[in-house]
Amino acid sequence: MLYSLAEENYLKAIFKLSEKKPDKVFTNDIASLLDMKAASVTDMLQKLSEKKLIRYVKYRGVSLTPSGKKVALSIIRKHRLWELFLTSKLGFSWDEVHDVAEQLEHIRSEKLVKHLDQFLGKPKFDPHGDPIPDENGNFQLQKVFPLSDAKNTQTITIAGVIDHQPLFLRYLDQCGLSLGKKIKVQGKTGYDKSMNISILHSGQKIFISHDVAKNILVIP
Amino acid sequence: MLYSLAEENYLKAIFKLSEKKPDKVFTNDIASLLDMKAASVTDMLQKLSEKKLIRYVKYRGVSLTPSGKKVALSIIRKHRLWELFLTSKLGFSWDEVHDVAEQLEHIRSEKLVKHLDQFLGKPKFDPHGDPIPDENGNFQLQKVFPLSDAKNTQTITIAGVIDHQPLFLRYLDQCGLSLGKKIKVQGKTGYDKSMNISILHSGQKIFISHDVAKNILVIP
DNA sequence: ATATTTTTTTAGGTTTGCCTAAATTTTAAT
DNA sequence: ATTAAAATTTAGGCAAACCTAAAAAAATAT
Repeated sequence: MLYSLAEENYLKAIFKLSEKKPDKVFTNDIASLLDMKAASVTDMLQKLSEKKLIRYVKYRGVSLTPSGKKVALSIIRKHRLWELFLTSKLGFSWDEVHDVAEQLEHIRSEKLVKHLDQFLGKPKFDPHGDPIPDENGNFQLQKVFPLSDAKNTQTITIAGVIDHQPLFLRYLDQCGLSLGKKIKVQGKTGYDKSMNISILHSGQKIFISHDVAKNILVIP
Repeated sequence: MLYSLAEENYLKAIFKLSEKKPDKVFTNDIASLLDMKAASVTDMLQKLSEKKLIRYVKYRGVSLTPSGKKVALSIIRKHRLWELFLTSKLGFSWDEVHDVAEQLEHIRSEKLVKHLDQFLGKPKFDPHGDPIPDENGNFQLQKVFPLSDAKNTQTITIAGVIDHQPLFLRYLDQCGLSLGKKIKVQGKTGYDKSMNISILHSGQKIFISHDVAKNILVIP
């Protein structure tokens, strides 16, 4: 079963949307994520439905079938492996990898994926802290929570981000915040929920807004 | 200037054909190389001609313009870098890399190519001994000749292949013949031009047909 | 409960890149 | 120099994946 680039992108989009709202995914959500018109999405939904990759009821949204989910996960696996390759082997920074990985994820070669996985040491997480599905589509979920929910004086480790925009990631770089950094909450403002935190290794103290804290994922 | 996958493949095909016969390239040659119908080729030639990537005169064949050549060389550069990546980093053998590289060569990212090139140590030749063009499209031609032209008792080094078919490459592997191996011509048959050669390092003696010898490139 | 708004689908159109069949041009053979 | 053969182009079609505009269905507001 080989699927077109467009089909793969739709399946990936549906998967990502159903991660947030686990119920049904709607035409407009897909259209805005893929930056296309709703009418085009309807076209494709009908096609994917015929191929049994999604369950589709007119006007009622869609969900992935097991085979649709399998395709989506294999694309996501490839995307995240390539992102890690780009950062760990080629020296890309985490804000530069997305667009290239978006292309590389569609390269068709089981052997390539297997060997790339081995070359990278069968990694479990990508440069943004997102889990990399294994060849069967299984992945580890870390028990992360947003930094904004951390208690005062709590010590935690940065484990991921919610927002993946280059602008946000570069801002974190500037602040000295990156994956794996241990930080301690030094104070939270009641009014605007902004926080003072310190980076344990460097001792650096920084101030971050609630908006930023909400987009940083941490583990205890 | 971004070109479609199809356009890139046509330009590469025209480049490859004009390497053999440096004059004009004809519609049917392109069609058979790309496994398409002549009518389809004509369509595309007209499009490429409008974009000034080729010089095209109806019924008279085509040749690449400087900008067409530049595109072709950048695709070939990427193809060969990826082939080397696959063999040297991921453990592919030289008969397995072509199809994957055929996909990877279309990934668009100057940064990726630059970093891949560096990662591989700015290599000059791919796993088949073919030269890798640099960022400006320049490449070193080795002064190779077919093994079939080697004189009796001559000692030479394997530097490339003409035929790139997996079947041929796997046959060479079986014979213990690979890039960089030094060999000595031990005898040539007058009748069918087959040869006896020995591999210097291992001392192994093997017999190869003229057909095979013609497709192995060597340097003194 | 009906009217309005929003969402989704349908209908019909476009471009890209391929195809077949027929027409044309060039090349080769007598 | 014709004629036959081969190569190429033209004309018309098709599928994929998008689009706009209009119609239909569902959700929301009064």
